[in-house]
Amino acid sequence: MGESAAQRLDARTRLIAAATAAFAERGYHATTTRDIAARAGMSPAAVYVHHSSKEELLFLISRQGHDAALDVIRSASPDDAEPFERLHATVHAFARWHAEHHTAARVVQYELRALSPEHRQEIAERRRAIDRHMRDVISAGVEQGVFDVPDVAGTTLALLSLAVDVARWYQDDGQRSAESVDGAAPLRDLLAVLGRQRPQLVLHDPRGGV
Amino acid sequence: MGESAAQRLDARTRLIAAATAAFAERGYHATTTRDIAARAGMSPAAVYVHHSSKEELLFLISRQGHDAALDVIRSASPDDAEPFERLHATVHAFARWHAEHHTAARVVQYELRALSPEHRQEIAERRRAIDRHMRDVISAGVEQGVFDVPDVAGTTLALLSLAVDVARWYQDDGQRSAESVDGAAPLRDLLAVLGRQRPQLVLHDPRGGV
DNA sequence: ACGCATACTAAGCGCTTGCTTAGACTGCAC
DNA sequence: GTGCAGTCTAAGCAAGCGCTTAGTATGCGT
Repeated sequence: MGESAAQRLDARTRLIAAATAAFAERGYHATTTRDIAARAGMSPAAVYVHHSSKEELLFLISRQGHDAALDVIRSASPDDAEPFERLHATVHAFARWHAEHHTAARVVQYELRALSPEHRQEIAERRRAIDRHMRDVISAGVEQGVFDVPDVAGTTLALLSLAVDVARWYQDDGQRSAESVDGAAPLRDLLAVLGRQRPQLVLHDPRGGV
Repeated sequence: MGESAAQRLDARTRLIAAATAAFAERGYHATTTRDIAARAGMSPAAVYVHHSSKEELLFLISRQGHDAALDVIRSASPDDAEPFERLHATVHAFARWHAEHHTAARVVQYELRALSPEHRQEIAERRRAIDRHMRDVISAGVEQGVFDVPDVAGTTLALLSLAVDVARWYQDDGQRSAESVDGAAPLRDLLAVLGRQRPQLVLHDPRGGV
């Protein structure tokens, strides 16, 4: 062989890293394969030695990210933990992952439309698993009488959405970097303002409801 | 003239509506000018009779959306209202706008990268105005001793981010449509779970802080 | 009736895109 | 040393892109 297996692996992952940075910065469709190749220090054709298409790069990034996020959320807290502790740990771990891996997370969460139908289906399975886990955590609390949530699916959506959006709060170059600031700190303040200080006055539906 | 001013206006707005739908569905870079023209029932060249470029369409949509959102947030509550009521009304109005105008809101909030540097600057001014308004609402509560927020800028970011993300919860075709469901309802449930039931146990920074 | 401004289209131009091809280089097996 | 498998590049292809051009249709002012 021309090079060792380690070198080949290095070229593959270097391309994935380059694609992640480019997709996060410009978006999938605004990124060219020439851009990816240049970031990895290769010629445009080299991309296709290691990957079959630009879309495959996106899929690999997306799958890797979803697997990591699912792993983080699952190992955040044991199933038999106290409901609120468990929910807290789950949301915190999920939000923290998105803060620390905000570059990859941007691609993982905001470039799903660009996936091929087949790949999108495979990613959708993992997203359903994440949703199911969060829903189970909330449902467990409801069943034990600790939470009072009329719309479990809606609350699951809102919680995941909020935690995912944390990825958009941070940049590598700016002051608000995930290394120096805890990912959940502004989240905590948000809740302090909206829920903690005047718990009886949370947002309400003016057309009825609670 | 070939047609009346009303018809000309109609063609212009029809193109903007077509572009909004296309950008929201596929994203700016994945949308072709031929796609926009087809949605407006015109030939590809007709786009350039009324607008100078595809990017100009995005700019017009973005400016219109930011102006509307700024108007909504400013007229949500009077300056001398009680701090918590005022914050509540502001966040609620902003979130509700994003729920009701979720298609335009997606373009307005998630396609900013595609703007030209000049246009991006003009939009950035409006975004700073929105940020400033929300920050003032929080600051007023802090000064009056009603809120205890260490990081006002971070909390502003988190609140706006949360309300903006509401646009991603709704679709026109699905069950969760903004017409039938109040935009803030899942938000309310989210806060009920995280802040209301156990107000002393909001997310906290494990490395110190509150 | 006629000139003219406006709305619109058919055709296509120049360019960039994702990706391929043909071939050079490298280091291991034997 | 020779063959070969694997890595990479220079060059370029077909297709699709944003946008332009040349020309037609339409209706108003005079």
